[in-house]
Amino acid sequence: MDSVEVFKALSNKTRLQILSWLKDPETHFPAQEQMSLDCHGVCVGQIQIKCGLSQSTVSEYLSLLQRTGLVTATRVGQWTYYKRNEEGIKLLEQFIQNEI
Amino acid sequence: MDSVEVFKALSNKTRLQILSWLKDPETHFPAQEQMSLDCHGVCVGQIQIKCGLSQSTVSEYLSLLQRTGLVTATRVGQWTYYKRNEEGIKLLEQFIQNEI
DNA sequence: CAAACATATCGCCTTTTTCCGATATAACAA
DNA sequence: TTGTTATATCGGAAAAAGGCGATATGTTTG
Repeated sequence: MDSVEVFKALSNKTRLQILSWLKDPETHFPAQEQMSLDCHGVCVGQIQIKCGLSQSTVSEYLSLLQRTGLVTATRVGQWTYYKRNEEGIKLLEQFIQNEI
Repeated sequence: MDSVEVFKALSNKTRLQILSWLKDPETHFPAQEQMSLDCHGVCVGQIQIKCGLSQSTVSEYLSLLQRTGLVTATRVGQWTYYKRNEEGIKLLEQFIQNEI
């Protein structure tokens, strides 16, 4: 885990919100079918609508969150579904408890 | 706690190192007398030497860490001693566990 | 095949961060 | 008082991040 990069990824209100929304996707993304929610996560378009930022910005935010290990991405057809990576988030918690 | 500002403060290798060094100041700052270490923390000059950055940069880093609640500062004579603020760090841990 | 759709990437400009040297402030010492 | 030491603050140049529109890539549908 590159801790500096992880903290940079978290240094942004929108990206923090995305992570928080993905804790409870059923509540925050009702427009999407339940099945894909549970299986793979939430697709970029739904997250973009909720953020209110441009498509390119949200796509870049999500790929940053993925590079830093905070979410995982699954491509299914023309959609990319993102969900929280609880293991990566646990690594962050451990880093803060042990190294900071 | 302004979580975005806290994560920005942690998005820097040197500032992370400072926090880590202050976990065990006796080991990392042997040049300083034990008494002030335990009482108030470590003074700016000692931290600056260990960082290898300019005096102004380190002073600004420390005041950023203080503004975000991660350390506390105590002025004693011509020295300012910095030490970890365990309460602020606990707030960060709780934020990560509850909000992220 | 072409058109439509979802996402990713590129180029660009603006804003913020990084880090420095110079200078200011404050405390101490002679 | 003057000089010295420790820290803080200011101003600026370079690098990075924020965020956009345009465009490219990949997938589905007709």
